[in-house]
Amino acid sequence: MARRKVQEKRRLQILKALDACLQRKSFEKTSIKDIAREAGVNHGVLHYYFKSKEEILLNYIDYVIEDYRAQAREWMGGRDLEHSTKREFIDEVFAFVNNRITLNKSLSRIFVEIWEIALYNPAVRGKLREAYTRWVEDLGEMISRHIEDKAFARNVSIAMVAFWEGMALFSTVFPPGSLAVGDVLKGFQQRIVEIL
Amino acid sequence: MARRKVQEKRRLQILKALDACLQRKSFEKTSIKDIAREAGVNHGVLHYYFKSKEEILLNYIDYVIEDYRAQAREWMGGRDLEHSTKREFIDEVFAFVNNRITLNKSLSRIFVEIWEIALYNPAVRGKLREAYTRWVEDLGEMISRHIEDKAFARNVSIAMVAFWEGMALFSTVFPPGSLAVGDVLKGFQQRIVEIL
Amino acid sequence: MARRKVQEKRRLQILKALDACLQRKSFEKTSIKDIAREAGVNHGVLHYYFKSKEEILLNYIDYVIEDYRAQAREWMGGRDLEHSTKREFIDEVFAFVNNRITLNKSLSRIFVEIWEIALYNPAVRGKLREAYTRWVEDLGEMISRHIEDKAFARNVSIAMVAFWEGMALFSTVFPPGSLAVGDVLKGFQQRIVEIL
Amino acid sequence: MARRKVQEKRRLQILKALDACLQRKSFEKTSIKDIAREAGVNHGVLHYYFKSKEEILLNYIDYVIEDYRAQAREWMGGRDLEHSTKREFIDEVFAFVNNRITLNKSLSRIFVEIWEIALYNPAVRGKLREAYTRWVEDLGEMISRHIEDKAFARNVSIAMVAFWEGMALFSTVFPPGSLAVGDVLKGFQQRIVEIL
DNA sequence: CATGAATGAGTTTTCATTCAT
DNA sequence: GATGAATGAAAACTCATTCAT
Repeated sequence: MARRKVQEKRRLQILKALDACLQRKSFEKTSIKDIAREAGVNHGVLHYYFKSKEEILLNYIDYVIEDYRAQAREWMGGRDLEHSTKREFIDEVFAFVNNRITLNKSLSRIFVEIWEIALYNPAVRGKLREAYTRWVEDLGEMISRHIEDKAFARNVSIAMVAFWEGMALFSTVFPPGSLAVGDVLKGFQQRIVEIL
Repeated sequence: MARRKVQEKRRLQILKALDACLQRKSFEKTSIKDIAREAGVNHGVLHYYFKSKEEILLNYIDYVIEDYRAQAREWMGGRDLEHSTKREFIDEVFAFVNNRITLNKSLSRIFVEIWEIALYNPAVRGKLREAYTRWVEDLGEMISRHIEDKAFARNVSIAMVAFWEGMALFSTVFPPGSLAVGDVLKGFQQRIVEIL
Repeated sequence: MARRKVQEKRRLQILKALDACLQRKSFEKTSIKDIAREAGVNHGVLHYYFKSKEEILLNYIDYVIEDYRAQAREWMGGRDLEHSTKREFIDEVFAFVNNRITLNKSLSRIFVEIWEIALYNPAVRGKLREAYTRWVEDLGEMISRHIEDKAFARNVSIAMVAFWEGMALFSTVFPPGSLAVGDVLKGFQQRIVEIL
Repeated sequence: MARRKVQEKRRLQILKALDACLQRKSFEKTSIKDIAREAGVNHGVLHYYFKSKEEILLNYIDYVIEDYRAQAREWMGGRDLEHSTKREFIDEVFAFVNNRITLNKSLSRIFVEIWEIALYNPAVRGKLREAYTRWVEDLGEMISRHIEDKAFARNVSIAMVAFWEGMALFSTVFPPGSLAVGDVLKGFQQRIVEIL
């Protein structure tokens, strides 16, 4: 039991170290020793807990996705979505996505990194596909409460996620303030209100 | 004179070889020798024509961007945008972007790759920034012909490009047909018609 | 503890391997793999113990200089310089320098190599400057015991070292016996006796 | 005839370019293209005039040695050594050697470079041996005019050259002024006056 | 004679991974 | 479990040399 806990703690420590490393270098250029140094452990340990560098990455991706899903659950847990008006609901969703995801530059960077890896790595691609599918589904479900047409709700979800990811992308390339990101996001939000 | 031609031909040959390589491996994992093999030349040649691997990449990015801008110019040259109705104009723009860019899976892959490199490479980031700025501006200008509010036109342009890029991203992760991409694109187009 | 010992042993093993290599090839033409082969270790080891080829060289130079200074200390430790006559003292100094330094062909070769590297490498130049400064100072101090004029003692030291180094140089270029090196050295020694 | 002249001119141009290059980089690190660039010619030309990089070096060494011998001849041609007193003669010799050789830092650098190459290259070593032999002989001959003992004259010559070369060496390693080079040289000259 | 494109051997360096202690 | 020494494959890059034009 205690063993288990130590193991889990160590693994998390390593995954968080990778997270920090990815803010500086690509996964490819990040060495096992870089991660070990960041985690403050001996590099041999990484091979004890994970059988290869790719294994670390795969676990890291699960960790990142699970982490932001937990944030979403937590955020939703604190609201009474059942009794909110359509307008209140949309405002809440946008507030969360804008602040925690689209405008979270460091998260955006990590996702760009993961997308790129997914291009050539089927396992990573699978994880990404699943994460986006769930995101679209969850969002679709929420939207469905305020709309009749289920297929339309799904399509709107897809469009919303695509737009948000596109904006997130811009945030990694343009310096803050150089694009009227806030206005565009607000305009988009307004449009979604009208549509739903 | 002939020398000049050989130079240009070889350089293009190398850039096209990199293009082919990037459909299989990341730039980081693509070695100079891989590119040389693909181009059917000795690896030393690559160092003769470009002073470093990064130099090849930078030239490649210019080549890719210039290539699709040329396609856009060519496409526009064939239409009479001046006398088209707003509806016709929108249809044309979408037809081009959807087919040549957003749904061009191999182009999308390359851009995901470039985005990732841009995360850590300022020169690449600069090129990307410029390319997207020009795209947004060109689109904004076209939209401005059918709309009063210039700032709004610009914001719509940004949103459109963000959405398209988000959809392009999905196309690299989801197998064709698994997301109702066509429907979503059509719905988005419809919405833009209403807005403008 | 044992670890520490292995580290030091390996480092020394590598420096001695470089020493052997330099009897055959210039430092520039000696590859990391050559040194590894000579040391009987994998070439990766050299990068484990030293961060670059230059680092190996710098450590090697320290090692060589320290080595012959240790020899000088050892040699001096065995004599009673305090109670020797001027003549005895000069004879002892010359006996040491002639045999261990000036006529030590393999040491002379190494120093020619180091001089050349110093031409273009400031770090090496600094080490050389320090070594010669200390040699001149140590010698000057010894001479000072038998002479009044301190500035003169220093100048004589400089001249002596210059002469010895010039002779050492000849020993690397001329086959033994082709120059009356012994006689010249003896004549010089005689002259120094007269001067002091 | 004209052909011959153009050829000679080109060869000299290349050798002078190498001379310039050697003030910046070692021969080993100087590439054929570096020399060509410095000479302002195409690098292919170097292989037309010299069959290899080593061939350039060998010719360069001849050129350098011949050049300073010519200077010596020219300098001697301008004096009436026959009718000078011993003192005048010594002053003249020292004036020439000190200024043109020992304290000529760029010449000293080149000689250090050549010594080092001679360590591993028998052809270069042979050239150097010959040059020093001739220098010692010429000097010995001049000294012989003022001294009886021929063997002694030769030994003094060797010692003088060794000392000068040692001082030249110091000039490449110590910044000008940090060693009392002038004083030492003057003291040495004084001593030689006394000896002869 | 001159040019510059092409070759290929060789260099330093990095790094995931293994394994004895 | 933890450590760090060792391995060896592979990378980018350099460069003397060759040779067709």
